[in-house]
Amino acid sequence: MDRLLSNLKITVPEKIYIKDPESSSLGKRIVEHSILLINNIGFEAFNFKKLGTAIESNESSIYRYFESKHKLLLYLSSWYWSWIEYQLVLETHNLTGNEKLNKAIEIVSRPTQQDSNFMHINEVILNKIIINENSKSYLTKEVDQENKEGYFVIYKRIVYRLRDMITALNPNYQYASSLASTIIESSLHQHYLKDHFKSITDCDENVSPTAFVKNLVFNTINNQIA
Amino acid sequence: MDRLLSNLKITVPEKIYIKDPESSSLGKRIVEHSILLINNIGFEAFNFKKLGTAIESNESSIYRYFESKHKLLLYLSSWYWSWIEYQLVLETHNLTGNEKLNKAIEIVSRPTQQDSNFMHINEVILNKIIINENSKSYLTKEVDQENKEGYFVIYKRIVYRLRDMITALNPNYQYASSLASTIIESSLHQHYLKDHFKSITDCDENVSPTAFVKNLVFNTINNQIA
DNA sequence: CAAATATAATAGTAATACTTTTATTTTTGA
DNA sequence: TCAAAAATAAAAGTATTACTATTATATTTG
Repeated sequence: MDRLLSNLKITVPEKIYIKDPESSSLGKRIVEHSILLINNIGFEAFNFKKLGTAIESNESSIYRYFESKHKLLLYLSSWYWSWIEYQLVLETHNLTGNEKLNKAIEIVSRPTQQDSNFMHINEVILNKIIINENSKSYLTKEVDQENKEGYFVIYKRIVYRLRDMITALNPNYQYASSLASTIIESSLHQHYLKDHFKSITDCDENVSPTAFVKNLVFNTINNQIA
Repeated sequence: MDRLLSNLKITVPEKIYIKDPESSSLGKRIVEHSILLINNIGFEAFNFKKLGTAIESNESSIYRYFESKHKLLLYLSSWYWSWIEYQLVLETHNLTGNEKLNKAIEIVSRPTQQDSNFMHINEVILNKIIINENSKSYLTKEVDQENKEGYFVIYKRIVYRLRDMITALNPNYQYASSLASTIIESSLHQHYLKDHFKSITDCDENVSPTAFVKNLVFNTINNQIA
C-alpha cells in the first residue's frame, strides 16, 4: 500500500494549470506555500505578489503556472478531492454494504491526517482550506462554463461513488444523489461550525462530524417511511 | 396577518450599517438595486461604483450607508433571515409536533414567493443571492470578530428554533443542533446543485429540496438506531 | 557549449475599494 | 420662511489588486 501510494500521481484536470506545478521545484514551492499562505491570511487577502515574496520568487513566475488565484484554488480543490478519492478507493475496495459506506463516510468526514507521501503538500492544512474556501471555488458566475471544462469532475466522481454505495444498500431510497452530496457538504460545514459557530452544532472535541453524518445517513436509508 | 406584516419592520443588527437604509429613499434604492445588480453580475464583480451608476447616484453616497460591500452582503443576509424568521414564527405558532417541524422545513427550503409587503425588496431575487452568496458572508478571516459583534444572530436564532422543534419531537436524538444547521445549509445547497450540478442531486422541477430534506429529517429523528 | 527553456526583475495598466474635499441640494425646526 | 444642519453629488486622489509585457539572467538539455 505504501508502495502503491508513492507511485501514485494525484491527477488534476489539465486545463486548470498553465504549467504543471508537479513538473518543477518552483511549481511545488508555489503549491506548498500557497496552502500555508491561504491558511494564514485567507483567500480574499491572498495574492500572487505575497506568494512570490513567501517563496522568494517573483509574481510573474507564478503566473506561468496559474492564470489566476481562482485557478490555483481550483487546483488545490481538485488535488484534495483526488487524494480523498484515492483513499476512498483504496480503503473501501474490499468492503461491501454497510461497512463500505461506513468507511466512505469516515474518509470524507474525518479530521485529516498528514500523508507523508506528498512531501510538499501539508494535507492537514489543505483540509482546513477546503473547509474554509472550497465553496468559493464553485459559487461564481463562471461555474457553468468551468463545470463544462471539467474542473469539478473529481468532486462529482466522489459524490457518484457515495451515491452508488447508498443505492446498493437501499435501492428504494429516492434521494441517493442528494444524500451523497449532503454527506460531503455537511461534513465540511459541521467542521466549520465547530470552529466558529459552536452554538449551532453538536460537534466538538468529543462529538465528531463523522458521528453525526453516519447517524444521519444510516437512519435515513435504513428506515424509510413509505 | 396582512396588517401584522405591514406593520412589521424587519430588524437587522444595527452595527451592520452606518446609516439605516430604511430611513431614506436613497437607502432603499441602494438595497433594491444592490439585490438586482449582485444577482446580475455576481458578488465578486459587484462594486459601489457600478451600484452608483445603477441608481444614478454617487459611489461616495453609498459609502455613507455601508462601509463596504461585505457589510452590504451581511445586511442582505440578515434581512433575508429576519424575513424567514418572521414567516417561521407566524406560520408555525399554532402548530405542534411533526406538523410544526414540517411547516418550518417548508418555510426555510421552499422556493421564495414575492412578498408585496416590502416594496423595494425583490424576495425572489434575494433568495437567489442567498443561495449563491450567503456562505461568502461568513467564510472569512473576520468571522469570529463579526460573530461577536452579532452580525449572525438572526441566522443562528432560526437554527435554534429548528433545533427546539427537533428536540420536542425526539428528546433522545443527540444531534438536534447539527441537524437543524444541516436543514438550512442543505436546502440552499440542493437549490444550487439543481441549477448548476444536476448530476449530483435528485432535485429538479419535479423533486423539491423540501421533499428531500423532509424525508431526511423525519427518517432521522423518528427512527433512531440505538 | 549553444540553444532552448525557465526564472527573475522591472515596469506598466486598468480596475478596485476605498477616502477626502468641496459643492450643491434638501430637510428641518425656530 | 429662512438659516442652519444634514444629505447627497461630484471630483479627485490613494493604495492595492490582478494582472501583462518586456527584458535580463540563470539553468537545463541535446
